[in-house]
This record gives sequence, C-alpha cells and structure tokens, in this order.
Amino acid sequence: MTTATDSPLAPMLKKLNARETLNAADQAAVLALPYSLRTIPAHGYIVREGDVATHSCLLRSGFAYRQKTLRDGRRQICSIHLSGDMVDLQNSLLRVADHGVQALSDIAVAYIPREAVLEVAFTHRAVGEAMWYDTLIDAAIFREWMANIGQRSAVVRLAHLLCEFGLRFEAAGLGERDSFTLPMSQEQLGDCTGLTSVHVNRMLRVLRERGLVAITKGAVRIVDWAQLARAGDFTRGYLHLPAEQRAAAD
Amino acid sequence: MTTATDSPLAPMLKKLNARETLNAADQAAVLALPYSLRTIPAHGYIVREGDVATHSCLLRSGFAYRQKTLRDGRRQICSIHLSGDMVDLQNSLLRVADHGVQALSDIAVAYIPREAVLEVAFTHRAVGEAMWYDTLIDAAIFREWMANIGQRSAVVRLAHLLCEFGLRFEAAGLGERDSFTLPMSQEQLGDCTGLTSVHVNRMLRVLRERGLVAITKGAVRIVDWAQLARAGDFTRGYLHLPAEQRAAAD
DNA sequence: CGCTCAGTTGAACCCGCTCAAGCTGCGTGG
DNA sequence: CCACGCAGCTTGAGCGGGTTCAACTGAGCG
Repeated sequence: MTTATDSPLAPMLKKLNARETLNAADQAAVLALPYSLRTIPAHGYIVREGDVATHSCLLRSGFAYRQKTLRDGRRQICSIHLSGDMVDLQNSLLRVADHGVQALSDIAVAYIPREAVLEVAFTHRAVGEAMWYDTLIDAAIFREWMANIGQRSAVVRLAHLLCEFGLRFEAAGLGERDSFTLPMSQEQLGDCTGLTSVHVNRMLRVLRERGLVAITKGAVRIVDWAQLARAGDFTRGYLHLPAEQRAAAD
Repeated sequence: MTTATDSPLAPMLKKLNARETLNAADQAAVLALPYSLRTIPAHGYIVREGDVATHSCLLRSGFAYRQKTLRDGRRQICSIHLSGDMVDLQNSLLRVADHGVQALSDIAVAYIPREAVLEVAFTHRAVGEAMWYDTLIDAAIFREWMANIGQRSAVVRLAHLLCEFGLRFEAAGLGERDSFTLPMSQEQLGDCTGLTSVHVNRMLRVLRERGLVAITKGAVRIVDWAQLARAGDFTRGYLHLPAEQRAAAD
C-alpha cells in the first residue's frame, strides 16, 4: 500500500506545508498530480536555455542549479536548489526557458505537466498561493545575489553565500546551519559570485585563516556563525523562512 | 460617467491584457478592485525595506525602482518599473519587504489591498495567471541583471541595459526602442550595474564615441540599434515580450 | 547671485583577473 | 602493485579594469 509519505511527491508537500499547513483536500490534490519519474546524473540538464518547457520539475533528491550562459562562454549561476524544490516553475510557466537548469549532483526528479500544475494552483487556492510564494522567494534570492555580486567585495560575497546555504540546508533538513555538505567546486562558487575559481580559492583561505569556516571536500563547517554572518553582511530576511524556524534559530 | 478606460486602474488592465486578452468578467473584476490614489514625489518611498506591506501598488504614471541598501550604505538597484506595472506584488505577497521601492520621477500610484489582489487572482484564473507571469518576468529580469553584473564588462553592461530599456519603453508605449526619455542619473545607472558614476560616465562616452548612442539630459537616442545590441550581448528572450511585439520588432 | 546637484575629466591606486606551474587525490588499466 | 591521466585545489607573479579622490564645469533654482 502507498501512504501519503510514500508518494514521490511527498517532498513537495513538505515544502508547501512549510509556510502554512494545507488542509487534507489540498494535500490530496497535490499528491494526485500526474508525474513521471526520472534520474539525471550530475551535470545533466533538466532544461536547456531556449527549450520550450512543457513540464515543471520537482527535485526529489540531490542538488540542482540555474544557470545563464553568455555568448562568450562565461556563465552565471543564478541559484541553487535543494531536494523538495519545484525547480522549474519559472521556466515552465513562462514556456520558453531563458536559462538552463542542471543537476549539481546525481538527482531524482518528478516531471509534472505544466497544465496540471496550473490547474491545481487555481482550483486549490492554498496550493496556488504556496507555489506563487515559492517563486517570489526565488526572486527575493535573485535580488540578494544581485546585490551581493554588484556591491560586495569577494570575501564578503563568499561569506554571505555560505551563510545562505547554511540556513537553507538547515531549513530543508539537510544539515545544521553550521555544518553541511555542499557538492560544489570552487569554480562553481565562482560562477555564483562573479569571481574566478582562483580568487575563490584565495578568499576561502582568508575565511579559514580568520577562523570562520573549515571546508574539506565539500563538507562545510562554519566555525563561528555570528562572525561569518557579520563578515558576510548577512541578514536572513530575504530568505523569508517560515516563522517558527526564524524564531528557533536566533 | 466613468467608462473602463477612465478608471485609474486602466493601466493595469492594459498590462494584464498584453499577454492574452481577458474576458469581460475578468476585466470587470479587475476594475472593481478597491484602491486609494496617491502621488509621490521623485525619490519618495513606496515601500521601505523592512516594512510590512499591506498593499500592492499600481504605478499609474512615472517611473519607480527597486533597491536594496547594504549596511555600508552601498546600494543595488534591482529593477526599473514603468507606468502600468504592479510594482509591489513581490513585497506585498511576501508581507515583510526585503527591499525598498522608490519613485524615480514624480509618480501617481494606486494602492490596492493585498487581500483584494489575492482574491481576484484566485477567483479569476486568467487574472491570476497574468499577475503570476508578471512576477515571473520580474524574476527573469533579475536573473539577466545578475548575469550582466557578474559576468560582463562595464561597457557591455551599459549597452545591455540601454537595449533592455529601449524594448521595455517601446512595449509600454513610452517611446521608440531607439528613442526614449530615461529619467535616471549616471549614479543610478551605476547602482543598476554595479559600477561607480565616474566609470558609467566614461563608458557612456565610449558608447557615444563609437557612434552607438547619444544621450542628452535623459533623452536617449540609440543611433545604431543592431550594433548596440551586439555590443551589449543583448538578446530579448528574457523579457518574454508578447509575441506580436516580438514579431513586429525584428 | 550663490547654492546644489549632475556630469566631466585627471591621476594614482588596488582588487580581482590572467596565465602558468605544481600539487593532491582518485579511478583506471597495465 | 604501480603508472597514468584527470579534475579540482593551491600558489606565484604581473597586469589591467574599475575605483577612489579630487577638482572643475554647467544648469537649475531660490
């Protein structure tokens, strides 16, 4: 037998429930969404820039990222996504993808037809609100990254990014905010922050030497959270984390 | 007597209709939204960072911008908004503002209670979709700006920005794509692009000397659109402009 | 007429980039 | 078992795009 928590869509429910618990009918409607499962190896594409996206994609496990590639080959990573995220409402609702979405690690996904997503959103208001909010939070993170890249110096940018990851990993139940596993190369960190991998390397060393973080093979340990947050000019507001977690964490 | 086009909310209808024409009932529902009118002088605030936003704001005339201010006083402008834009769905739906919204010029706005916006969105699906799309397009622009700031050199950034403004002004009926009035200082252009006003000045000179643009007191003339687009690594896809305009303009 | 604010230009500095080499760990195949 | 290749990390040296600081100009306005 299959209970709600067994469904491949369960991670989606967890995410949607985070803000405000959905009632039984809403939850049932979400679990009743049609889907097809797939696994994608690290570096594989979920959507390519320019594709016409017909499905939204729920990230069931692993990590993914959004990315824009420029004509000269440089690329900007726009955001990182954790399991439970609806990773491509952005592209699928707008239809033609203005950015690519790729697997950071090996991932398991569930594709849900665009029309079905819209249908459940507008027949179950609480679900629709939760999904809309999700896309708005994505946008809030885009804005913060824009400010990060545009206005802060290299060390500060990296410190900020690590703080964000800490809180988001914790909120997703993937670690503690001061101890989590980040499957990203220094080059990818550079693509998030508008820096070269060489400079990322040097600035991470600075953070290490200041006794703020210790990173070994993707395992991030934030030694002094308060100091790192200060060094990264980090305030959590833009993440719009649910209230309980916000209260619990400070 | 008051006809539909007389309503202060008419600019909103125009925007919502751009993608897909709303039926009469949907349009009536939009025009029936409760609102209060106000005017705000240039530099005045629509929302301050940290405020709890209870109203969404329709920009009826003039220009506004979103902005994040950092602890050290530096600031990042995240987007520019033209008349007709619902300028603060982002903040009002998320409730506590993670960024400020300010008047670029003197503006006229209509405040609409958050709850009324949500109500019409979920009782009139076409309206809800149009508003959701609007917020997604905002997000697409955020991503492009992120890539612009993170990956492109100063001249290219500015050329890109001017191309974007051209198309958006044209789409909003505020000018031609190669001739429009931009009420922004060079300092503000710098805040959009992560550059100093001094460097903006020099790079605009480069664009002028290359015969690409001519800017005099806010009046932008794009002398050679094709070359500027090339110089700015500009492709219009991310703006997700309605199809007719896309077809008409190329 | 003097204030302020935006634009303009110059000169020196520095943050982050580029290029390049060496290093480490790991999987593969001999 | 070592040899090899590869990918990511590390470190050095030199360069350059953009900043900083500062002075000057010109337009708008009380």
